[in-house]
Amino acid sequence: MSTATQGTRDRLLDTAERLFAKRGVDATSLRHITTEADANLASVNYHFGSKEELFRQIFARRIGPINRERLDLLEACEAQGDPALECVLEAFLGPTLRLRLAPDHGGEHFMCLMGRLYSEPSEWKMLIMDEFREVFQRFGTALQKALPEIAPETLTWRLFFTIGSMAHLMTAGDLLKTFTQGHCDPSDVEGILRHLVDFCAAGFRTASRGETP
Amino acid sequence: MSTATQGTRDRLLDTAERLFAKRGVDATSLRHITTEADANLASVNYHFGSKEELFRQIFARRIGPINRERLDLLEACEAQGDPALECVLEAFLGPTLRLRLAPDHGGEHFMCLMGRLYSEPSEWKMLIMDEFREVFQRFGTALQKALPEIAPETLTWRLFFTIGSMAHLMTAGDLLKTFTQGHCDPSDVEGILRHLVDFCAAGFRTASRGETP
DNA sequence: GTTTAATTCAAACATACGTTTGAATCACAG
DNA sequence: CTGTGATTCAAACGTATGTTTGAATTAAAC
Repeated sequence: MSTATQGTRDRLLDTAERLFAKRGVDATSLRHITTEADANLASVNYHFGSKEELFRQIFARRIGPINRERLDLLEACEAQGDPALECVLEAFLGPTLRLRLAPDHGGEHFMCLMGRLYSEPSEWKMLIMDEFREVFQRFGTALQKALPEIAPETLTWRLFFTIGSMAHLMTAGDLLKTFTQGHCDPSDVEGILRHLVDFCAAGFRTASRGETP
Repeated sequence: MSTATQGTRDRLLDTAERLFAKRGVDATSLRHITTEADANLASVNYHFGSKEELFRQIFARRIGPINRERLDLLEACEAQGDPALECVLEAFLGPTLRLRLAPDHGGEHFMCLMGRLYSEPSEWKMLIMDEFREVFQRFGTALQKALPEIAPETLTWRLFFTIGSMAHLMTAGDLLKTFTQGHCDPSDVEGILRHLVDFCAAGFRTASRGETP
């Protein structure tokens, strides 16, 4: 594989990632991608075979490192003996929210694309759902250990709500800036992460009406 | 307008609502809708003029009553003197989550469609965003009154997280059932509502690291 | 300089889309 | 029964999609 090939291939990946995030996978055509990437229409099928495979590879190059970082941070939490709830939540939420801090690598677009995917019941979602199963399970047990008095079912619901808050932040975060006339700035990642971890940690710790008779 | 017209018109609305929710607006074709509704392809353009207008009317017939119910419940909260946080949150979250309880009226499909729309950056979202502005603002001030010690910016973020949890529940709730082998049942609306209100209320009440120096 | 493989390119492929049209059908008032 | 307006229908419209093709171009190996 020559460097020239790498050039167009990566340019296609970056451009498609950005457009998929901005307008949706179905609504983004190969012509739109190739035009914006200064490539020929046929180049997508030459380098990837199909649009679906292009989509799959966009995820493949990002999701692995993110989930690995999550699990590494979780292990770091558990290694220090006292696995504080905030530490676990930050290990789960941080790696995705911090994608925004690497705009030159297109991380922000991928973040938006990933958040959007949570609400895609189409086939696109199923293509990558398996990648999250291990992370979901590992963090579930970690949270159970940190909060032994909370019923497992309640814990699952709360992790689900946490994921929802995160996903909404990834997809609609920019909307909030215009809604509040700039008072809430979604690009202040560490500030948001504090807000989100505070909110979710309190939600996790509270006693539950849910299952107590 | 004869009853025969009403028949196809409503059948198109119901079918389109269901398919938009299941597969997305862009991915659902008029041919798919009309075939499933036992109607002619041209009937959509006859009754609605365009696909966009069909989409707009699907929302028009649902969103008004829901937001009115939200505001009515909020007024009921405030009328009883002590506007408890849980009461306000339930006024906000209940009307949408309870859509699932009226499956014969297609409410569940609309719920999924609405939740999905939060993450749609396409033009479709903008068509209906104005409908939420009043509700967003009214509940913002109500929450501020219930929690005067919380900074307005923090409050906005927490309402944003609450909306995210709700939206995720609306779109991906069914997924959780398979993920947990049925332990978490998204059709138990009142149970979920308790879980969600508990989680968010605790998140709202907690002290914030966010803005304190 | 020639050969060989990798890449680009313009053009066409078949299919699907939303929309329009004009005739056919229906419901019903006169 | 006749006539009128509302609705349905099959067919076509123009445009856009993902994909394929085969020749042109590039880049490196011999």
